[in-house]
Amino acid sequence: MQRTDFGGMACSIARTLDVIGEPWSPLILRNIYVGITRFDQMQQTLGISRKVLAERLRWLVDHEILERREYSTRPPRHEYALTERGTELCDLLMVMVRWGDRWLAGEAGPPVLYRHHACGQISHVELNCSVCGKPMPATSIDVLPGPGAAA
Amino acid sequence: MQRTDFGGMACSIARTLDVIGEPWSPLILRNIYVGITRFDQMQQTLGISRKVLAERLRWLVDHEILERREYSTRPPRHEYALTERGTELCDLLMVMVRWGDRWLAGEAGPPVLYRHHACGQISHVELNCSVCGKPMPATSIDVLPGPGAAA
DNA sequence: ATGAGTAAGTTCCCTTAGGAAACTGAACTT
DNA sequence: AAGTTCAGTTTCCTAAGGGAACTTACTCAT
Repeated sequence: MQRTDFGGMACSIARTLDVIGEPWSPLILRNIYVGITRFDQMQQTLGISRKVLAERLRWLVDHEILERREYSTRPPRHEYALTERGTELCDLLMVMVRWGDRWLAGEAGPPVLYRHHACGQISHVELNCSVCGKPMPATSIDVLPGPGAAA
Repeated sequence: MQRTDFGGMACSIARTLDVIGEPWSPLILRNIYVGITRFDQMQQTLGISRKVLAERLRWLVDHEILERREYSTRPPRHEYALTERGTELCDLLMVMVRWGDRWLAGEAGPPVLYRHHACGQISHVELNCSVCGKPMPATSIDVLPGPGAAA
């Protein structure tokens, strides 16, 4: 398919997509987040082809989203764990969940609920400004060129 | 490629990916968000193939993320605009930007900056709990089965 | 009125990526 | 010795992406 390279674009969305934009990658991340960390487990629960799963895992490890660690030497067995970068990527999953729950869950309601440790309540994420703390949807923003803008 | 259907999974992440998970879709959304709303404009700025662009636009219109509207009857000319669903999807882009700025921007710094209308400051999004308002990263959450969970 | 230009797609061909299923290797189990 | 498990790899086939040319419908300058 000779897919276009997003990584070289002067756009943080494109660069982020370059890392986790491939089909399946976010679902692999979600699986590891919920404790499904081994190859066969992931293959079975997702229904992904083993070839593609192996490719994606290698890519995510190479990009320091995941860490491949040996949990048994004899026989040699490996599992995957989130790095710091990978853990922060899970925030993106939370926002996907929120949108999917809101617009695609339908009559049945959301498939999973999220309980916040700090308050113990079932809730969801909201986007706030890092400076003033008020709501910060995409519509409340002006976009300006930054230091890393293309020439 | 006979790609696996994500839309039927009992997972809001998979369902959201079904809608905007295809390669290019988030970048198309971003373009419309920043005012690049016409076919040829998008094709040129993204470097996407015209075929794929046409497919993606049709898909996004069918899924009520975008609206195709005629801005000239003679000659017939169309542009694309965000629906309410589409506008809320842009929140996802904000979170991608945040992650990309933080982990992939490097020495040059972020390519674009975001000024929040409410406070006028350059800032970025943070995830907070909709109930208590405190920070709500993926690590501060317990996942529970919800009403729409699979049998 | 003729020819050039523009917007928004389509169509065609070629390459490459994804899916399915079988195969591999190294150890453990009975 | 045979079967099982885990973690992949290999092979074959089909479908999706890229590039470029083509189409349609109109406007504008000459």
